[in-house]
Amino acid sequence: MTSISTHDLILSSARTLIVSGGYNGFSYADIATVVGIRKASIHHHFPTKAELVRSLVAGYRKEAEAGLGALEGAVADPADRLRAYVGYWQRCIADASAPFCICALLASEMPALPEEVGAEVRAHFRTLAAWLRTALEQGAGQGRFRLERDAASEAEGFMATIHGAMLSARAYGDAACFDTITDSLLDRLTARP
Amino acid sequence: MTSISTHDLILSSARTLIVSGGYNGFSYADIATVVGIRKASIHHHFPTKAELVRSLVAGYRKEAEAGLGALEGAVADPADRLRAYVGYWQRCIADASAPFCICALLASEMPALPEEVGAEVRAHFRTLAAWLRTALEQGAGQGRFRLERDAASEAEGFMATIHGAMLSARAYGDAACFDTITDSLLDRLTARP
DNA sequence: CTACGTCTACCTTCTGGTAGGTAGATCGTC
DNA sequence: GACGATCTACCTACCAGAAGGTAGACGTAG
Repeated sequence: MTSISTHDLILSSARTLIVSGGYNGFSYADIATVVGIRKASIHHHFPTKAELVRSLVAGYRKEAEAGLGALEGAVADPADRLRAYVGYWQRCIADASAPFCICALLASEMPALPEEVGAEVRAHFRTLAAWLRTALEQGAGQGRFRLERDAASEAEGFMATIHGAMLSARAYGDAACFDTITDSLLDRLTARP
Repeated sequence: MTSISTHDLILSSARTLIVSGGYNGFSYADIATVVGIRKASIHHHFPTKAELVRSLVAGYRKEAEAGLGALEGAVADPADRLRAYVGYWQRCIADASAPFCICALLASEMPALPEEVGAEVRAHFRTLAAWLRTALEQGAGQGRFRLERDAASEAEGFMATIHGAMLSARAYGDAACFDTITDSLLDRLTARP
């Protein structure tokens, strides 16, 4: 049994911490406590906080791209694909394992973020929007969706609603709120014209 | 000419600061610099940071309720009313005067917020959702809107999309992104069945 | 005289970050 | 196989500055 490297333990605990309070909501001391090493040892793995978070978001993006890519390969029907994507977040929020997209969270703090981190966040938004656009285009081509605008705009609207639903679930402290909003988002798309 | 009270100067500078970086993104020192007084003097007006922010959000809520109420009285057509609401934010974002709803921003940091502040944020979400619901119900009653779900769910979806659009505009650094998303949100509602 | 608003001066704790050192694994070289 | 040299991952100890907050003095307006 191979134990997880300290490097990865730092990243994963930072991820958990950042999900709950954003960039300025956690410190090296917090991570040190969780991982069980000293503050200074974190600097051995990540020289600065900005670099730690940049690296964390880069890893998150890679995971997301892999996940979205896998979904594209595994689920042929665009409607089911979008349902699978939304379902993923419904589960994350319901079991509170990771109840917020770190990029959505960091986006709200954009003006206060180190530039390197901001760039990663921006890139994630572009990736996700492009993936959604592809699904919408395919669905429209198959006569499966009725789009009222170009696919790119619809994709931005879809993404915004998902992120806003995360915000509402958090504000109300009610996971079901996310489901209500996203279910009707999906229904609207797949309803016959 | 009556000069603005220090009390209000503190609140308004705190509002500007919080819009850009959230609860942990500003300090008493930051406010002191902007207002031109010493840190300690702020404590004379607001004993703790939590109380300052709670009071700030409470004031924001009051303003919002007044503004929404006035809109309800002044604009009879529910579609125009929603358009006016969205237009307000389009202008705020375009001129960068206050490019984010502080309650939406604080909602993302909910788990890290003092309880008193969290309660105010939650209350704002409820107020706004209720106002939107009324507009949607009126529009549906007049046959002006086609709703695919109950008005309450549609209102939550509407609010989520607005908040998500703010997030996207920030992530991309592109105010026009907010307009694209919200315009199609309004169009969809008012389009004939 | 009093109440208020502001000040200086200070406190404690936390912040991200640095300096320098140590135990153990891995290395090339004889 | 034995040798030192280097590398890795961690440590203790420290730093300067910022955080939120307190105590008490001072001046001014009513």
